[in-house]
Amino acid sequence: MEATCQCNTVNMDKVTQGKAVLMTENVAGDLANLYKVFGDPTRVKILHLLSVTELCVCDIANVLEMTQSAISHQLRVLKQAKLVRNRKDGKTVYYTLDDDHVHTILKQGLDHISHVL
Amino acid sequence: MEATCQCNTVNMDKVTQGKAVLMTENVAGDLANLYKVFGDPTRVKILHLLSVTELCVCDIANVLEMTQSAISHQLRVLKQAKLVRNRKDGKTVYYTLDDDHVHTILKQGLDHISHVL
DNA sequence: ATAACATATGAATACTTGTTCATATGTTCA
DNA sequence: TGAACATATGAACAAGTATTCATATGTTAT
Repeated sequence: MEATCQCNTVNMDKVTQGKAVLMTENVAGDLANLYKVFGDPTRVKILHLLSVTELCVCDIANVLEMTQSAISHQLRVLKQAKLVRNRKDGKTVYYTLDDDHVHTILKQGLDHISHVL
Repeated sequence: MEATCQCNTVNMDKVTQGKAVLMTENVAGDLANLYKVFGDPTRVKILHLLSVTELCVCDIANVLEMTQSAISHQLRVLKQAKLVRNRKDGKTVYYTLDDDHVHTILKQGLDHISHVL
């Protein structure tokens, strides 16, 4: 976590400029944690499904053919990241996207991977 | 990786609709892998730095106060994801962002975390 | 060619994380 | 109240990953 490299190529102007621009540890950490939430196939699928329609835990489990427990764990992660929201109707809990950024981030991601192929 | 949940709440219409919309394993995997690349503080910092100016490996190491090796490993990941590009000038290798999606994804991410605070 | 240097890479380790299994919480209806 | 059900949660294990250390590759100048 320390020890600067010892090259002579270092352009001190660029380095000081870079240090000025550099994200704080907190911002970089928060941002990385946000993207990390997108960084799992199951969660990406869930987010994409929820971008189409509201669904309950059980529905999602059936669509993805995964256990209720696995889905519930993932929904908790998504909720902590404020990417999804839920409403309770009796026993069942319905989930929706919480945020417009989700649409944009998903769209840009899809654009990127299709552009790269 | 199997076993559907056995609720009765299942709305068959929504489930079949969901299955129709569901991403393929490949797309979800590629997309998740892309976001995973953004899901590390070091890489986020590097991407953000490169969104300001072109930098060589050594410069980046100095700005982040990390070893040349660590940075080089991360740059390889970024390059494989087609997020950065490099040009060689003698011994030194300069890196730049490869793609406009990077800007947008970073911006949306920043918007999201600042909106959430 | 050789020395000096900038970057890349491989193996190893410590750490994180997604799923499963078992069980807890909370809600509805009889 | 109690049974049935939908969801949530905790512990544990397997699989993936970021950094370090040592070293390899490739470039420049003498």
